[in-house]
Amino acid sequence: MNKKQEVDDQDIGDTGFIETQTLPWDLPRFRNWIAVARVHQLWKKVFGEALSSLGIQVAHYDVLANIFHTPGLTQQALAEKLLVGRSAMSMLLPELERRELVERRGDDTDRRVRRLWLTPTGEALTRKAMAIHVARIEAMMTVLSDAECDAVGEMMRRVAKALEI
Amino acid sequence: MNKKQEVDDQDIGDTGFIETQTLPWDLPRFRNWIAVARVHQLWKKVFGEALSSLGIQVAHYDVLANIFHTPGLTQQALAEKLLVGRSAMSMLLPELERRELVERRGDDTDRRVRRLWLTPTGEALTRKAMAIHVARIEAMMTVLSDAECDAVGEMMRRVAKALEI
DNA sequence: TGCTTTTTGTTCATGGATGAACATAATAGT
DNA sequence: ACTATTATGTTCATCCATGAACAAAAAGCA
Repeated sequence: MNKKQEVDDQDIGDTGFIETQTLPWDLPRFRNWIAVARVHQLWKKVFGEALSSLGIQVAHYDVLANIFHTPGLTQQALAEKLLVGRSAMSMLLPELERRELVERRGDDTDRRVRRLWLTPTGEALTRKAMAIHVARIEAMMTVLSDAECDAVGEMMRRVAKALEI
Repeated sequence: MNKKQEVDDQDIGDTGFIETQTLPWDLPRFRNWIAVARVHQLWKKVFGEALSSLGIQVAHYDVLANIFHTPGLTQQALAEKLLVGRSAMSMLLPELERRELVERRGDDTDRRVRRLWLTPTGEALTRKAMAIHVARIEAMMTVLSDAECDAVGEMMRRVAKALEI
């Protein structure tokens, strides 16, 4: 049964016209998901511009905030949290180390791993960035009531769980 | 400023609202937004892998699907839809043209613009990709009821509107 | 008309992310 | 103890996207 009943079968009328009623854009779940994707894309732009006042980029911030949240985590763990490859950390961290925002120290018992810590400078910068982050998110989400916001979060966590399988 | 106390400078004192540990991760709106961002990031990975069976990438698909949706649109209009710069289109489209998925034709009345059309091959590929797209989205969103899904979409459109200002 | 400004698309240097190949260290299997 | 497998991090070639500088065409304006 290779022949799934798909949109394209229904789309092509005998007239050759493109009938719009069953196109993806008219399926509710499709349209709703597009809205999610669009908000996230817009957010990345807005947040990136907001962060530029601190001289860092979103990728840097993600690293700093995660080290703040979990000091001493390994590069591997950080990469997993950020859903990127290990090599991305190998490329980013030397720069943050050079700017003396992050310190890498080898683990005593496992000499493969390098554990990550914020320097005082890095922590101060991270606090400022997090303040911007929180303020922007609060501003963006004011169009939702507390209950609505919680509902979105709960549903998205459910979807994420389904995706991770 | 060296204090390890985490709340002082980022916590807002103007409301007189004193929370003992108001780290970003504890603010509901922050956590809920993180869930949105995470789902989108996961989705991009999953969808990218699904599309690889067709030999195209998400960026290619976005272009193809938008030309499918709005045949004859200009590169500028396409870039705006995708929230990317015009140069991105100048880099991507020659490749799609070389693979004979997309055709660029100059506009008769305005010789600056190049309007975009799908070739028959491109349209066939786009239909297949859209089928994958729809199927994956439907699968992902099955953990939400129709009403929940609509609610998410409505709220995200509201947030997007707030962001675009 | 003639000049300036705006619009559309391209080029190029740059930066971030990728994944494969690699090196080193820890762990498992025998 | 010895080998094989797994885990962690780095390097490198490559790809995608960016933004500034550019060229060409259109539109505005005197």
